[in-house]
Amino acid sequence: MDQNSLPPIQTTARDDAVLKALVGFVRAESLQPGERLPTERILAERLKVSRNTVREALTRWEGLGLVERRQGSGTYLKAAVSPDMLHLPLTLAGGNDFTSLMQTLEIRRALEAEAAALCAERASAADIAEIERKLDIMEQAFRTRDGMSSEEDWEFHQAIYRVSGNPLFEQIIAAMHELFHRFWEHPLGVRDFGHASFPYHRTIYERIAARDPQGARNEALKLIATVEDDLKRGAAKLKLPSRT
Amino acid sequence: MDQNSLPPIQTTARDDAVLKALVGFVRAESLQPGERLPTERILAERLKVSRNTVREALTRWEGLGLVERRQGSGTYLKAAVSPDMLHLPLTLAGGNDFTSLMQTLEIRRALEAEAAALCAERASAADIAEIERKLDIMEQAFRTRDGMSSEEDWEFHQAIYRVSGNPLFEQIIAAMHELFHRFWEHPLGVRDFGHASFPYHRTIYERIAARDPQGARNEALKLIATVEDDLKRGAAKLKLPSRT
DNA sequence: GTGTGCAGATTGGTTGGACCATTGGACCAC
DNA sequence: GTGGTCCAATGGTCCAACCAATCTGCACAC
Repeated sequence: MDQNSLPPIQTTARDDAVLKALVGFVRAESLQPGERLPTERILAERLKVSRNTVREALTRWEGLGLVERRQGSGTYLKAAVSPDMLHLPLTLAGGNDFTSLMQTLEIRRALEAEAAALCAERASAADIAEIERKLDIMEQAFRTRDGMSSEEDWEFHQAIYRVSGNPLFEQIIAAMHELFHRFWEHPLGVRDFGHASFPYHRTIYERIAARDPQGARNEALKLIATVEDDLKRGAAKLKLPSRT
Repeated sequence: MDQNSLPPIQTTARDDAVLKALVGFVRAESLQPGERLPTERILAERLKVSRNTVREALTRWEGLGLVERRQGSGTYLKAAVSPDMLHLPLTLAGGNDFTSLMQTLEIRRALEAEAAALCAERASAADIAEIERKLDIMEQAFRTRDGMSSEEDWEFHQAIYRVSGNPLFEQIIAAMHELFHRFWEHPLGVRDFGHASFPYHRTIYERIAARDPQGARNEALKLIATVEDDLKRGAAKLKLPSRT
């Protein structure tokens, strides 16, 4: 007997209905990311549900990163929504142990290399100029402070992801970036952490400017390799816990 | 002046605190996925917050797929939780439009190549035997049914991700796999979809067995390239909508 | 003019209490 | 056993109020 022919029935789903209505609203008003949605009170009134229900629905969206709430200000759209959206709530266990960081870095290596290659394929002249601008800013910050500045460095990489034409790169790497940021707060003991990666930023840029996907891919791989080395050195120094 | 030395202060974060406490509870009690957590009322009382606050926290976890709520029964743990978990709420806009699928495929290309390379570096003799077994099953299924079978094909790839030693590969690609599955349900019009990718499964295996990371990476890139070609041909045939 | 500071309105965050709908177990009649 | 009934427990929804952060605009000092 085929038990699949009797799927569980669906009864009430108030807050799901709220989200569905909200998707309709966003589309009807062509709301763009960054714009404000109606206040919770208004939504509750219009949809004829309680404010609590609206809040539960919005909380779910907030957890998925679709929306950002600012007390006293409003609720803002953070990403495009569409009726048949696919949510991938990945939850990566791990924090400051060496193994987790290494694994995260392996993912980043894969994506960084691919993004650089795609960027080299697709960059317009304007795109290349923009990347060079970010590179200059980063290099100047490096010289001024004699050390990697995660802020400007990050801006440079983000520019590459954007030019790759695929927003997923930035989404995924940005999420992992937070993990590293958390880690860098606890200084690593390796005083010149990141120094070694510095020259590869320019070589990546040069390969992109030369429209050389394979070259860009290789330079990106080298850059991540230096970060991995730094990480290993730091781990050895600190005797960082590594998971069994 | 270094603005990084002035991180935003943390004021109230009631529901985050609830989740933190809950993580502690789960660890203290060694709760496994499937087990029941305390009721909302008990949590509210113990943590000295209102039940609504508890519910907002749980709603967020529910949205992330960490817990499941059953009215009249209780709230159940659905996945392992750890104190400093990294949430990666990817939202892929749109299901069936060409652009989204291509973007997903670009991510998969990056990860597939890296996983194959790592796999070639790290595979033990037993690992290689296991991969070959999966390959044989897949090839036999291919010959029997005269076409790619997504089930056995998927098993083969999963084996590679596992041997790579990094669970993130499987997690991320598995999530995206769902998107493709949905898509393949609507047959593409390209009758021999996936046929072209078939031979590369064996070449990937051979490079892994030869402990040749760079070779494995290249073969994986070729495999994804054939899928991309199939997708493009299908899109041209169906006049699939492509986003601007 | 400029900008500084205060007051009020707006908005999300939290609370406590109430009731509904579903679930699952205990109990009972057959 | 089998099926039905009842009941306590639990998540779902609602309401009304207040708290806290934010924004807006006006008055005032310079």
